[in-house]
This record gives sequence, structure tokens and C-alpha cells, in this order.
Amino acid sequence: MARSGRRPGESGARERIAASAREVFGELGFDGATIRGIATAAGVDPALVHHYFGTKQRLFLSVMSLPFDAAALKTQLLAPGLAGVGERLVRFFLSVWDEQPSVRPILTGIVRSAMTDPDAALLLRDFLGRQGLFQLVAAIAPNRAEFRAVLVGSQLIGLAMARYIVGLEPLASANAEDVVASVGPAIERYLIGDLGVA
Amino acid sequence: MARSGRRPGESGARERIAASAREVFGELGFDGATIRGIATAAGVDPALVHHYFGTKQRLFLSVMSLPFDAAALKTQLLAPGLAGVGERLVRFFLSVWDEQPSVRPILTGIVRSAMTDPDAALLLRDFLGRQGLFQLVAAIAPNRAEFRAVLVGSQLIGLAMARYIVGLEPLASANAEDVVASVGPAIERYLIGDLGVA
DNA sequence: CCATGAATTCATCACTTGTAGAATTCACCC
DNA sequence: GGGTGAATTCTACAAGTGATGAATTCATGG
Repeated sequence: MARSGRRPGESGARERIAASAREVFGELGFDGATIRGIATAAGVDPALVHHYFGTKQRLFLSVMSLPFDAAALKTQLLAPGLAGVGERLVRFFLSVWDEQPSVRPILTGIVRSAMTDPDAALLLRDFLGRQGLFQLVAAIAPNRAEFRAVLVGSQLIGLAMARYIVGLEPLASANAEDVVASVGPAIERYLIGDLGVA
Repeated sequence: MARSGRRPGESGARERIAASAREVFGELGFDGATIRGIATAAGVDPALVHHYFGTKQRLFLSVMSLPFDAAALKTQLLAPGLAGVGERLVRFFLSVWDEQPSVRPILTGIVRSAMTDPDAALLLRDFLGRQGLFQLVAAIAPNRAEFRAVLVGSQLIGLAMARYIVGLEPLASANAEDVVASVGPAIERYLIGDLGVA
């Protein structure tokens, strides 16, 4: 098989490694993924992965970042007014998972890895915290915004786990709009409703 | 160190191994846990774990079962009538995590492992499916009971992840009754409310 | 008091993992 | 066209994994 040494032309190996890493991390989580597996999926020697990305942790952090424009999403969700914001948020959330095949393994990988790896848990905290959901919630309901944001996050992550990671039926193959109609109002209450806490 | 051979008296090693296994599986999940780690925590040679429980999978399945009486819970939750059943379910759910130190690592371990291990995902499916939540939901709302049960499960699991596994603040250190007041109505809507789906 | 069997540990195997360093091949600039 | 550096693979190490089989010590019934 392929001998040592550089290949003629541009091989795009670095991008192939990054893509494979996203896929494998998404399927198996940080611990389950192996550098050798990622390298094989990229058609590349394992040492090349280290050459480009250093350690496994650095590879994970380099590759598992969300292209997520919280500000743009905020205006988009709030443009039609406050009513129905919960359904619009759920609809957006589902569309990311369902329609963007590049983002899905990243989300899956972060959630899977956050279960056991503290670094991945930090990523998840940021995604729900200052960088992500909190911004949106703070613009809608300034009082108790952190609490509301985490409630919304817990329902969304639970939804993702059930529908996409564990694959619980009949939710996994339910129509997206049915999920929006079912979960949207609960999210909306977390966002702008009365939580019943003093 | 301890020589080979049987010890005088009853050592209770099997129970110590089971307890350690629950703890370690709970902290690290199935993949992260090691037989050597479990054995060390139990003060025992790793081979003894295999002697008693065979393979690692069988150890996990032997040890990670929930002492969960769905029928009793059903009557208890429904006794005061249908109103407030959501809050009572959340209160019960939180009390299991907060107050029963023996059950907590089992739940944590199942959720953590279900992320990557298909066998653990089966345990989770059973816990939410025919054995557990579905029974309760079917007694309350016969129509679309599976869908309702999975919605309830997704919110409860998301809540557990945020509060107990990832430790998202301010939810992780929130008062239990505040969580009940916040999440209970959402659960109640999933249980007996109008889901807005045809 | 002896034999059978259970409890416990030792030593070890085969395998996988992350990582490092050396060696080889190519691109590109002076 | 030679030299510097990047791309790529090979080889290998040290550590850790689940698992196995034999050896040792105790309990217990006949």
C-alpha cells in the first residue's frame, strides 16, 4: 500500500481528517472514538492526525465547534413578535438536526461526550450559557433569564437525546411539525410564561 | 498484600463488587468504567469480578437494574385526582435522584451509557417504555399514550442531565420545589393536555 | 480427617490505545 | 538544481484493557 512521503498535488488530507473526526466523534463520543478509527475513515495514517492536530483533546476542540450565529437567530425568532416564539425555536432546533448533515454529528458528539468528559461538558455549558441560549432568553425575558435558559436547554437536549441519539419511538420518526406543536408551548412557557417560582 | 486463597468468615465480596460497580458505572458510564477500577474500589482482585459476574456486559446488566414499582407509583400519583399529577411526578422523580443514594448512580449510569452503548439504550427504552412510564401514561391518557410517554421521558431525562449529570447552574442547585413548580406544568400538559397534533 | 467445592489471587495473553520519532517523498524558492 | 520545509507513512513504545487458567486457601459434609 501507499509508501511513505508526500503525495503529488493537493490531497486535502487535513479537511478529510476533520470531516472524519466530526463523524466519528458524533457517532461514538470522545472516549469511544479512536485516532486510528478517524485516520482509517479519512484514508490516512494515524500519525498524520497527530501531525496536524496534536493531541486527541485538541483535535476534538478544533473540530467540534458550532457555526452558530446567536445574534442573527435572535432577531429572526423575535421578528414576528413574542407569540409563537417557542414553536419557532423548536422548529429551528429540529431543522438544524434534520437538515444540516454537517452540524448533526457535532451536536451529537458534544452531547454524547458531555456525559463523561468534563471538557465537552464545558462546550455544552457554553452552548447553553453565555454564548448561546442565554443571549436569546435574556432578550426576551430579563427576569430569571439563566433559570429559563437552562430549562429550555434541558427540554431541547432531552428532545435531541430521545429523537436523535437514543432513537425513542414514536418520537424518532414523528413529523417535525407534530413535534413543534407538542413541545413548542412547553418551551414558550419556559421562555415567557409564569414559572410559579417566587 | 493479601495472599491467594479463601478468607475466613464471610467477606461479602460479591456485594462489595456490586456496590462498587454501581458507583463506577454511574460515574464513568459503561465504556469509561474498568473492571480493574471496580475491583480496586471493592478491595478485590479483578479476576474475582469475572469469577462472580462473568463478562463486563453481564456485570452491567446484573447490577444496573432499577428497583422500580410502576404499579405502586401509578396508584400513588393518581390517588389525589388528575389535577397536579405533573407536579407530583416531577416531585417523585427529583426525590429519587436527591434522596436515594443507591439508585442515583444506577440512573446516572444508564443515562450515561445509553449515549454510546446499545444495550444500555435498551435499558433506557424499557424504563420509559412498556415497563415504566408508558404504564403510567396509558392509565391517564389512553390516546397517543406512547407519544405522551416519550415526551414526558425526554423532559425528565433532559432535566436529569442538566441538573445531575452535567450540573448546569442555576438548575443544579435550585430548590427542588422550584423545579417542581417550573417543570411540573409542562409535564402535566404532556400527560393530559392538548398536544396540538391531529 | 479427608475430599469436594467455593473463594481468592497470581501471572499472563492478546489486543487496543495515544503518542513520539525517524524515514521517505514531494513542492517550491533562490 | 540544490536545499529547505512540509506532507506522509513506518515502526515502535508504554500503558491500559478484558479475559483466562492455574494455584492457593478456606469451608463443609461424610
